[in-house]
Amino acid sequence: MVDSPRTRPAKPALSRDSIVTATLGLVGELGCAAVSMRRVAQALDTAAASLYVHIADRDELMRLAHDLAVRDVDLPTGADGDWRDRLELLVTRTVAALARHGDIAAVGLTDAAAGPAGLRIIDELLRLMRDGGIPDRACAWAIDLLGQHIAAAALEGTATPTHRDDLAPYPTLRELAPLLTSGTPDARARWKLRVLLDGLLAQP
Amino acid sequence: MVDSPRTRPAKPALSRDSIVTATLGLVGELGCAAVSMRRVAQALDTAAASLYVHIADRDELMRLAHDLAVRDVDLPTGADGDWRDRLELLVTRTVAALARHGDIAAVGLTDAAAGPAGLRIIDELLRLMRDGGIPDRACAWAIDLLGQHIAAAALEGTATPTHRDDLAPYPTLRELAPLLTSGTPDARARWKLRVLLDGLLAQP
DNA sequence: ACCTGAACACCGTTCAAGT
DNA sequence: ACCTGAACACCGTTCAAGT
Repeated sequence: MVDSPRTRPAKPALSRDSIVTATLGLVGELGCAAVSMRRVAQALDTAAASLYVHIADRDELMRLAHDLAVRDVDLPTGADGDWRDRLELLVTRTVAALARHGDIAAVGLTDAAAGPAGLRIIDELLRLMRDGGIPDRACAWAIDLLGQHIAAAALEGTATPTHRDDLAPYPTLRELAPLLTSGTPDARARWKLRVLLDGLLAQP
Repeated sequence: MVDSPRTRPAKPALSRDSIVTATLGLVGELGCAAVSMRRVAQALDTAAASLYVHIADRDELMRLAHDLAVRDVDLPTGADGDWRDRLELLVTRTVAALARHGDIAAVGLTDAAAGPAGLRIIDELLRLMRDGGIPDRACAWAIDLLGQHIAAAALEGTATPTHRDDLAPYPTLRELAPLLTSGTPDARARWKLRVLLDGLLAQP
């Protein structure tokens, strides 16, 4: 049955929230590149120009959608283990939250400015590292590494499948090629996070 | 005086190379987002449609430009120290080569597929890690970490300046905020690479 | 205050037509 | 074989006009 004025509920008032929610949904379905202002407007049964009453431009909209994607991540509690268990859990949850919405994590790779939900997670990551006795400057500089790791892990599997080049001129790469994608994406992500944290703990 | 057939030298034949070189130059001047097929064509005094004789689409063109940016990176030699010195030097040189061309490194963040010049560097990074006695699987999985680090380091300073949020709700972040950008970009990049390599060496 | 249609200045890509 | 103009189907954003 097709929507009609009789079967469809009254059009909800346009709001920043409804725009951002619709955007995040479309990113999950179509990917960031395919989400245009016109398509978001269409999904909300309004005109593209109407969106600009509530948001500044497309970049801001994508940043808001990215922040929405991590808004419901629960911070680990004391029951979840020591600082490192909790940090790993928080990273895993954030990656999972982002991965649920297509390639929205790409916004975090390109665009450094985090929203309130992102800042809340960053704050907790910093707090946990400090809890672990990591020096302040190391905590601060390590945030970039954690952020990159989170974004990259969330995008695993989103990338275009690498077309097979001829690897003859690259002997080591050729030999190790099968190992590049060995294991599960999850196991690789956990291993990378362990590398980061072990490396962090090895600094003076 | 306006160019005319008399004053302007013969238009060089359009070629894949000249297209990619012009593209990389424009990325350096204007940034990736502002480089359109039409602008590249204009720089070469031709029509946008003509480019498609030599390249498949804009994505391929950006990938080719990215590869060109790292084509002249010299691989370190025996005189440059042990495997770790050489690896750090190779990473630094690659970052510098990318940073010379605006935000071309963003292509490497989003798009996994490397070209011949990128593969040559990846192959050498793998070889050096193996030289250092790192197990094959760790070398393979670590390449992602190194690649992300290289791209992110090359983009340092390219990002939009973060507008200052009110950090009151984020106590740890507020306290550590001054440290986030302390030191030089170069010192931070070197520190991050040390974290990665120390972490790598800490794996069983 | 909020929404809209129409317009502006662009895009990437294709294709028939030219040389 | 290579190049081109014109066209197609889009973009983000602005703005006068409506309610």
